[in-house]
Amino acid sequence: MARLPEYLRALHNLAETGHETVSSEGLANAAGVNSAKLRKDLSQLGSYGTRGVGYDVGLLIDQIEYVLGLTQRRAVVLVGVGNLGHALAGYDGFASRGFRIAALLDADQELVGEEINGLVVQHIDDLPQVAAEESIAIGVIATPAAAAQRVADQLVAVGVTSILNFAPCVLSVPEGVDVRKVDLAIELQILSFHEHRKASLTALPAAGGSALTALPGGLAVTESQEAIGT
Amino acid sequence: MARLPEYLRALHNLAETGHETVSSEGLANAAGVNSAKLRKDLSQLGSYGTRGVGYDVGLLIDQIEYVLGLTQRRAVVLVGVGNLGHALAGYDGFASRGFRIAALLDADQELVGEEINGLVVQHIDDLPQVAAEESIAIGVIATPAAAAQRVADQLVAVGVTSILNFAPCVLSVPEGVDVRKVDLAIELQILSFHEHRKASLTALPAAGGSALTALPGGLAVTESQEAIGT
DNA sequence: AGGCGCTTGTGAAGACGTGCACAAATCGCG
DNA sequence: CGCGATTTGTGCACGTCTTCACAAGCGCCT
Ligand SMILES: NC(=O)c1ccc[n+]([C@@H]2O[C@H](COP(=O)([O-])OP(=O)(O)OC[C@H]3O[C@@H](n4cnc5c(N)ncnc54)[C@H](O)[C@@H]3O)[C@@H](O)[C@H]2O)c1
Ligand SMILES: NC(=O)c1ccc[n+]([C@@H]2O[C@H](COP(=O)([O-])OP(=O)(O)OC[C@H]3O[C@@H](n4cnc5c(N)ncnc54)[C@H](O)[C@@H]3O)[C@@H](O)[C@H]2O)c1
Repeated sequence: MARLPEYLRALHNLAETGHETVSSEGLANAAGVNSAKLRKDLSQLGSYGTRGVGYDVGLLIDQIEYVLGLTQRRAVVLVGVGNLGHALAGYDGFASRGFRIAALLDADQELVGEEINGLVVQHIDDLPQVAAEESIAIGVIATPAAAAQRVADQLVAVGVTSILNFAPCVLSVPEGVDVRKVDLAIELQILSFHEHRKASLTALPAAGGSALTALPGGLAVTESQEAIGT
Repeated sequence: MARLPEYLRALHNLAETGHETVSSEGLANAAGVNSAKLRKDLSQLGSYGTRGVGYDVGLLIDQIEYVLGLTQRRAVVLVGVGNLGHALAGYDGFASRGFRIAALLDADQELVGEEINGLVVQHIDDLPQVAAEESIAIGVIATPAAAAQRVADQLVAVGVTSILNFAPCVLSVPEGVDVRKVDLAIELQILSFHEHRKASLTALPAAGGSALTALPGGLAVTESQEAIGT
């Protein structure tokens, strides 16, 4: 389930603040989900909560980390050390959440050799050597969209089976390779859509305006955590 | 629908390459979705495709941009001009996709006054003045998680009703305020989960291993665009 | 030892999203 | 003018996700 990482983060917070057990309601609150949903998710893991008490925080962390495959620190290669790539390379969230940047790659010879956060940028053509030295599980693409497909092909060619793509384009990959996309513009446009919807609703509370303004109510947008109480 | 921005991007690509009309199948391919799903989405907009021909690219772009509320160029404030904030401030994807950065804000006095991409960083306490000058629709939070809730409160206080949050934490906001979250670590962990699952499957093709390894098959992860053919 | 309050785990119902398959509609061509 | 090729729009069925509600279980307090 895609919610497991969110639970994990909430659990780590709880562990740091000294909690040894959590109720499903407490954890659900911290993760911003329904408590029944959380219990159902956790029961899928075969997890052991104790009725009347709750879940053991430490045990649950271990369980979720195991299921997510975080018991081994996975190696990540970052391709494209530009504007965004720099920020990602300097991000400590990689290391603290179970990942390790194995290499920084770029096609720009000007960048090759530059050191960022203790890592030296290598040329993209060195990817095969990098992959030969250690098993790369995940590739992160932070190149312009025009180069993304080519980079993806190169990653797949050296055995990468999971790709996180920041370029605004769809990638074609063979079966068995997972791709997840993060697109800032899409997020903003979804928010803009909600803005537009809210504006229309407040402007015309009762009757509908133009044919287009009066959308057949309630277009759903998944993954939005709208209005989590105060 | 959350897929509209994806269609829009694909349509812009098509328009640039000279296409005047698209079939649902062609557009669906470019956007990485099922053609029936696309047609159903588009029919929700009350859109006019012509049977036997397809959709008019220009008209469809206008329609989707209208529905997404992109006819007006919305003002965005970016709070937290650190590692990630710098990258976002220098990103041209804002302007090219219908948004305009109205202000860069940070709490660090060292950063205040710095110019990035033609914009001068202001202090977070100047937020009320910024909001007074023009209507801010969207706030982007790129501060550490510890500060995110406070920043969100400040944004809400000046009338921001949509927030894009890059900090790894859940935000509490009043009803009517939309929050979307982008968390790099969560994306990586979902990929890691798939890696783990794939590894288990290939290692034990037939019988299940430990109780935990043999998950009750097929945990679903939404939004993943797995295996889009070659 | 027994009862009471609290919490988990889950059955069932409903909402929702997805994809197939096909009828209706439009265009181009003979 | 009519026919066939093509493509949209959608009814329908299916699977999934979500949520409520409640019985079963556990620990604590008396
Ligand atoms: N900057 C942001 O805040 C931001 C936000 C969201 C999405 N994005 C997307 O992320 C991508 C990168 O953005 P950016 O601002 O860092 O762009 P950028 O131009 O600053 O950096 C791109 C880097 O990729 C390298 N590159 C180009 N082709 C390559 C190849 N074939 N192999 C390896 N490296 C190659 C370039 O040398 C450059 O260093 C873009 O697709 C952009 O749309 C950026
Ligand atoms: N760097 C990345 O690649 C990356 C990727 C994903 C998520 N994130 C998340 O984005 C956030 C920012 O990351 P970063 O690497 O840029 O961190 P950073 O420490 O480099 O930058 C944080 C900035 O926020 C400012 N700030 C702190 N408190 C503030 C407040 N109350 N009001 C206004 N500004 C304030 C700081 O002065 C600093 O400039 C973090 O939550 C991080 O987890 C970062």
